[in-house]
Amino acid sequence: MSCSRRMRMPEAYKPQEIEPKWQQTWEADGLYKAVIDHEKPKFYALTMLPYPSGDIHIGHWYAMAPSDVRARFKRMQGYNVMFPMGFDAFGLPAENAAIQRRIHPKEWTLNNIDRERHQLRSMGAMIDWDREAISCLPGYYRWSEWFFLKFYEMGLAYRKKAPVDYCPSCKTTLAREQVVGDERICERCGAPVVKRDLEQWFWRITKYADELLDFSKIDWPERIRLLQTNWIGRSEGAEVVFRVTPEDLPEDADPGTGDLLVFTTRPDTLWGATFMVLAPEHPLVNAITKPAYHEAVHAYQLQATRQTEIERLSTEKEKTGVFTGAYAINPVNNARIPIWVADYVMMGYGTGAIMAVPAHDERDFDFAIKFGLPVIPVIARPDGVAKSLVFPGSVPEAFAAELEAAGFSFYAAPVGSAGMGLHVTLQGQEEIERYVVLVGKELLPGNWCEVVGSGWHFIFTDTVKTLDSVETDQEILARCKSLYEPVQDNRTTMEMVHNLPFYRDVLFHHESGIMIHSDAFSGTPGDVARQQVTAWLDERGLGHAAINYRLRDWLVSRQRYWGAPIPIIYCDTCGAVPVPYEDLPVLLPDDVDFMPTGESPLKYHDGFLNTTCPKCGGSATRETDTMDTFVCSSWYQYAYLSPYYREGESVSGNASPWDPAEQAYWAPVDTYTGGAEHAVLHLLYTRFFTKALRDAGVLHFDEPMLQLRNQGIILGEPRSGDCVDVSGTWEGAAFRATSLTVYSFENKETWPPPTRTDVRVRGEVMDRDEMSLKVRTTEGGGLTVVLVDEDLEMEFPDQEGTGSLADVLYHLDVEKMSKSKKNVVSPDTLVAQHGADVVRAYLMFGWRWEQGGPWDSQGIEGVTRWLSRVWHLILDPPHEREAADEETNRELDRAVHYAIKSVTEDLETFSFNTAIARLMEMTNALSKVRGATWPTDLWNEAVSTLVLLMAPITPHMAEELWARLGKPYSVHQQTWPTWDEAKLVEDTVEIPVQVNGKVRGRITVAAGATDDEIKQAALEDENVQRHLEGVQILKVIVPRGQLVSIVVR
RNA sequence: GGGGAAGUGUCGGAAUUGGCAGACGAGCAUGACUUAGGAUCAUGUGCCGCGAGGCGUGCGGGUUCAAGUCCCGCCUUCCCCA
Repeated sequence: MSCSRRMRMPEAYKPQEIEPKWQQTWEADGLYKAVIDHEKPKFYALTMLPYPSGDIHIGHWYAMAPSDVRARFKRMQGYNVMFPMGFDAFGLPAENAAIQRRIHPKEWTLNNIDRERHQLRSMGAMIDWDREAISCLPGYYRWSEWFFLKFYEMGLAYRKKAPVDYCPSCKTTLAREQVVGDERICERCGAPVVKRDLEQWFWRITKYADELLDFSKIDWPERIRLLQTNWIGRSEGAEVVFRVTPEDLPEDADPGTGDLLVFTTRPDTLWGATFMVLAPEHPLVNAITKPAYHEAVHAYQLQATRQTEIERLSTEKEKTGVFTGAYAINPVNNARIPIWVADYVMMGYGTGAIMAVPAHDERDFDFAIKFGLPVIPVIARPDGVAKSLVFPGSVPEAFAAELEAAGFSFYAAPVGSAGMGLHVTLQGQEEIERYVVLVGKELLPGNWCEVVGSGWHFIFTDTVKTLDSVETDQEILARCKSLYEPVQDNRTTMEMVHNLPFYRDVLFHHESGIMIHSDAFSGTPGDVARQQVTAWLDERGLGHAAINYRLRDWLVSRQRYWGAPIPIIYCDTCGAVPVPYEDLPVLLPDDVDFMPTGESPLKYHDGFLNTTCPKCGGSATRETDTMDTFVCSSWYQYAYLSPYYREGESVSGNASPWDPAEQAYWAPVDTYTGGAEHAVLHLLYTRFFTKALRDAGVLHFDEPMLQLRNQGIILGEPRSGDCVDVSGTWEGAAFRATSLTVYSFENKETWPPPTRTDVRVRGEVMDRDEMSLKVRTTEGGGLTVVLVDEDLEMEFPDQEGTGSLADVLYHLDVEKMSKSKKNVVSPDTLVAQHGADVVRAYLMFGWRWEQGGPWDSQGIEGVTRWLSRVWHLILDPPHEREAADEETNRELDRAVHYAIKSVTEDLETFSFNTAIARLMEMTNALSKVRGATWPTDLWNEAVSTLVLLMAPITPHMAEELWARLGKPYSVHQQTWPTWDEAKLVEDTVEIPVQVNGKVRGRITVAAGATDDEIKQAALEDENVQRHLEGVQILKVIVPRGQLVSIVVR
């Protein structure tokens, strides 16, 4: 290579130089300021605001960078885009840090925000920082308080004493949505949650339950809609009143005391309600329990409080319960039915009292069998199946032959030690009736035979009884007892037949079906049964149609300091009095002493606590509970419209909480992105908030965010553990270290081989705790526990020096990132190494965005190479020139327009990974034709198109290249390129030819070729012909000119 | 137990919605350039087979000229609810 050609070394891509430069320029120019412009359509792009925990991690980037890309894309498409950012700054971690490290929560929070704001800026996002809103500042939370007052005024906020979820570790109550999983643990800290009876503030989100079920106005992921729908848990049914029999009530009881309100989704099963069950917490339990039962009931109530909800509700669990001694009247048939207390009924669902229909509810059935309560079937089995066991010796020998001749299906098998019995399975009413007649004729004296599942007939020698009421239950049982000694101990007919395993699968069902044994309703088909019974109940004043929701009102009180104060004052004479709007904000005092217990210091802050009643002027105290932080994040999308609006001014209850002009232009949010983990928390609350504020006249639309998309989670990268080489002695099964050397997982090739001898153990560290390591000492598995004394000095040859046990890295599979596992990926490090543009592009390229997955530290190199290739492709002249031809030009054109089309469509649909893939393809296509087309107009056009398409993704590099191409600042103010369909059409196309579904050849035809021409070419193909020899062509198909399919025989 | 989502090379992942399975990238292999390579460039890379060819999208059936995609039945994983 000659010296002259080496004169100018190609300049390398150096993001570390380019990126800060442009960030400063954009900042100085206010390039991303969102200003109302009625000439342009608006686009409000929003990504979930971070909690300022101290570090922006790769998960934040994964969520925000693609959102930023899409916001930029929309901007280039001609929208006036607002992309704001703020911080969800109240919350427990700040307060815990205050307690542990003696830093004020405000200081801790604001320091973190400073740091995180800086980290976020390094992303180069188009965030309009002028609109930043921080929820813990008075200018912000004064409006959170204002909303509280508004909701109070509207009757949406109320205070009541109720059993609420309480986290003993966080020392505060929680909303039901914050209690997660089967174990009922605290969403924040993972401690098991307990129930406490406390006076708390609630917001009436249930008033909006039906409207929250309507997603017709929003484009939200199916998954979120499903989760919210399930959470709201609407069920239709009826409310029915069961009266406690008057003699079971105390003499001084007020009228109506004994009315037990029951919600049921199955009013059609009312006739089968043979007992009632109250939740142990039900307020009426104590009043109705008969003196003789008091002790047992009380003991049971105590025991129930110690169990978790999931234990109580499990269908697996052995049922427990106690009888109260009292009875109620079933309103449909005036049957006197016993009232029990059992923990499988919860106070939180429905009314805390159920009518038990053991024949058609699994839990009720188990309970009835266990406690000997009657089970009366009232809904026919939809499958019509019945079973009958003909007992040994109850019929003549010839009966089996008779059954056979009559076409019944049965088999003979031993019944215990009693001999061979006939196990008959019947299907349908006609067959059952025939069977009953047949058995009735043949039954020997002193026997009976039953048909269960359908029919429920008990055939005796003199009569046939049907199990259709509590009375017949006892009558049948008494007859059976007199005939057969072993059933003496059975308490109900159902218990008796339940003892025969043959019957088990047909005794109970929960499907809808024709009503039976239900007086005038018998015969009512299942599809209309519920409505008809409900209407009948309504007519007679026994009940009415009702809807029940699983959703509970939102508990907003928190017994902590670091939150927005609840603006309520308690006065001995006036009660709970709202702080006047004009007096807001109720300021959180700064000079507080934090209790090591976590108890709210507001309770002991005289200046905050003591005040005067706004109504009577007397001395009064403030509410010391603060609001759930989800209150602040329920309206932050509106806070960005005009942050800290009218701060310092006194405003009335009629004020607008934000600039009306800003709201009219920007709201609601057009595209919202964030994690799916908030499906029934933030995402449900913010919808409620918007609807409530609409009803308050503050907003004029129904939904806060029109489109929602969720990103997945980036998990930790699996990694090998370090290798340790330990000398020491055996202590039983464990090995005590006397000296220990650690070889880094990064230099696996230098590791010594695994060993396990009397004095030495060596291998990869698979796990670690405070005092020991688990070491893999054989290739296959074989873990050895190595005990390490606290003061043992360890050598780390790979990092020169010594360290402690905590510095030893252990084997990690794919897990969530966490500091303690040392598998956290820091965007700061990545940006320093590769540049922000590379990190942004990699996060888009490496995963399906909505799915996420484990981090891959190797893959990022591919993106680095790509950007570097783009850089040199555009800035360096080609080494070799080639002659251009028309075909090359068309190929280039096609590549450009194909890229425009697919990148546009992919960004629109959040398919970020394929958008990048198409850009890489475009880059490859450009390098292929560079020698021939550089530097023609066509080439220049192609190159600037590439820069424009990359501008949202790699904003810094695009700006730099744009400038170096001599184009006017800024690339981000340019118009998004459009494609020409005509240019996508190829001159010739390659078409595969299939013979019987297998590709046997490829033909090249002109783009516009007719189907006949394509067929012709296909049949002429050499390889295809080889496969057509000696066979008969049945047909030839050319679908859409895409391929040829030849069917032969 | 009910509901939902998913299952594709060594890995991340594509596949115009029924039309060439494996785009794009990582990794690996070979070669070139190099004092050197964890740089760069080029080529190859689903599996079996020397080959023609065969087999391949969790498993088993089905529909179709054609199935990763549609239908039926299973298995596994994750999430939500009970």
